[in-house]
Amino acid sequence: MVVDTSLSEADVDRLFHALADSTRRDIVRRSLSVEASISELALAYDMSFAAVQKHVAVLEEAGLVTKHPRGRERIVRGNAAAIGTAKALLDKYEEIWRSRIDRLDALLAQHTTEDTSCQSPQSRRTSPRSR
Amino acid sequence: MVVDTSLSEADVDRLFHALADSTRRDIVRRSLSVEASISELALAYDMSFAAVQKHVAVLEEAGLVTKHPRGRERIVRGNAAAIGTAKALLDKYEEIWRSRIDRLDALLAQHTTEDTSCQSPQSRRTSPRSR
DNA sequence: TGTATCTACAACCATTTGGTTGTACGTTAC
DNA sequence: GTAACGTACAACCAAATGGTTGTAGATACA
Repeated sequence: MVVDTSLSEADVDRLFHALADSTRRDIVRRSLSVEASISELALAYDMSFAAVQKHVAVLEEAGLVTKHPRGRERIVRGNAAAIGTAKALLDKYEEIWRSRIDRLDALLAQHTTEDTSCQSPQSRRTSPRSR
Repeated sequence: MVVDTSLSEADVDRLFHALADSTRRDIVRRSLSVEASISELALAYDMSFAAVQKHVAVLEEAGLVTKHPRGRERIVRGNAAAIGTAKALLDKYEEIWRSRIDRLDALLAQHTTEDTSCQSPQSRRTSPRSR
C-alpha cells in the first residue's frame, strides 16, 4: 500500500511526538476502537478534563484523531490513515537499511570475485541476504 | 514478521520521542546507511558537537542506535530492529481499527437481517469489508 | 427559565528538552 | 613526550511540555 507522504519535517515531528506519550497512545487506541466524547475519555484517566483535552488537541494537530461536534459534545475518532503514514515513514528507514546491506553484499561479492578469479565485472545480481 | 514487543510504556515513550526530532531522524538515516563516528556525524549539522552527542545518547537510550568504541572514536550504527519494533506497535493500532470495522460490519449485517426477515440468531459469520 | 453538562481557553507552575560553553580524560600522531 | 583529536560530562539557559485551576460560552434538560 502506497501512502502519499507529503509531510514536512515539522509534521513528522508532531506525528511521532504525539505518539510518545502513553496517555495519548491509549486515547488513540480507544478512539480507533470506539468513538467517544472528550469527557467520556477523560473519565478513564487520573487527570483533569483539561489535561485530557490538551492531549486530544495534540493528537488532532498530529492528524491521529479527528473531532466532530455532536450537540455540546466533541466526538473523538481515531484516524487509521495517520498510523499508516507513520508506518510508511518507518518503511523508508528499513529500506535504507536494506539497501545498505545490499551494497555491503555487493562489495563482498566483488572482493570475493577478485580473490578467486580476476576482474569479472558482472558480479552476482541477487545478493544473498545476510543476518 | 512477528517482533517480540516486550516493551514497557516508558520504552515506547522513548522510542517515539527519539523519532520526534528531525536531527535525530537524520542521524538514524545516516547511521542505518553508513556507520560513522559522532564527530563525523556532528559535521553534518549546524550545532555543537555536544548537542549531536546528546541526540545520539537519546537514540541509544531508545535502542535506535548502538555505539561501538573504535580507538578514541565511538562508532554509531543504526539498529533496524528498533524500527521494526516501532512498526509492530503501529500494526497493533491498525489491528484495533480493523477489528472495529469488523464489529461495525457485523452489527450492520445483524440489523439488516432483522429488518428483512425477523429474529434469526445466526447472523452472517464472514462480514464483508466495507470502504 | 434556570440549571447542569460539555467544551474552550487563559493563566500559572514544575519539569523536561534542546541547545550552549567549559573542563577533563583517553587515544592517536608527530 | 607533547600536541591534536574524539569523547564524556557538568553546569547553565531559554523554550516547550504536561499538568493544574479558574472562567466563560453553548447546549441539553427539568
